Amino acid sequence: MPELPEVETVVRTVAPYLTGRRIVSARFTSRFVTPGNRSSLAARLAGRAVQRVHRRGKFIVLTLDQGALTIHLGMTGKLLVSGDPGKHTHAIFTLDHGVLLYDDPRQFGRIALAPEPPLGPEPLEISLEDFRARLRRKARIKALLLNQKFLAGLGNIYADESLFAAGIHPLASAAKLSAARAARLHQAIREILSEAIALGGSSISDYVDAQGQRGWFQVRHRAYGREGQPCVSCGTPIRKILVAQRGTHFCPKCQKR
DNA sequence: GACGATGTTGGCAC
DNA sequence: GGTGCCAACATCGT
Repeated sequence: MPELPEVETVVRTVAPYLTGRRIVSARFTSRFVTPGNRSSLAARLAGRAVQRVHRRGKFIVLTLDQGALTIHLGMTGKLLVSGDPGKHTHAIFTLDHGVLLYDDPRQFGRIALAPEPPLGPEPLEISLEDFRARLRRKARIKALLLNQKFLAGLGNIYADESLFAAGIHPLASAAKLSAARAARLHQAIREILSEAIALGGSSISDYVDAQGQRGWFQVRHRAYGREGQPCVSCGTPIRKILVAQRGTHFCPKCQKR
């Protein structure tokens, strides 16, 4: 579910509810989502004020009056500002006004009082010059796009969609991309992510924002999830292969190595 | 019921 | 340094 556009949408919908609020108490129930001592984490959060909510890559960062709470949604994490705790609710924050719930069936997400790990630049901020410099690596372009130390925020959906939009084969060598193709990819990433944010992200199965609203960018997908369906540009069936252990969708005619 | 795949990431071996 | 394989977990489709 949650790649940069989804996380950005969650941040935008949750920020008005959290900014300036105080955490009265917190409760954590998953040893996977919150490794370590859960009650001491809860104790350290009690009484803290939320000063700012922002996104860094796929991480949600709550800046507190003391420290910062970092949240990664993993594959199926949801941050919700309303509703009742359910079977997969693994964190409950009681605020001075309202509540914040963290739901995550697969429990691949993480919540910690720790800074986010070292990440590459933001894809919507990096200059073409810096982007091209970072491409000078001996790796397949799709694998590089998924690498969060290369760029922070792209995941499987937006890597495939960006490569489709740029007409670049997922197995193409990053270092060997021409200047023109690198520029096309840089632009494609910006356009795809911007449009996805404008549509509230992609809801493939169960992604929703902090207010429970689905996104709509999935109706604009041209590669991801379209195996066997005709390419919107040339009609050739979209193919699916495995790259870096991830399902990878592309048009064999429009996307050249 | 079994099996494989799913939006993520990290560790390991080579 | 890059890649393949496996791991965590729950759910869903075949």
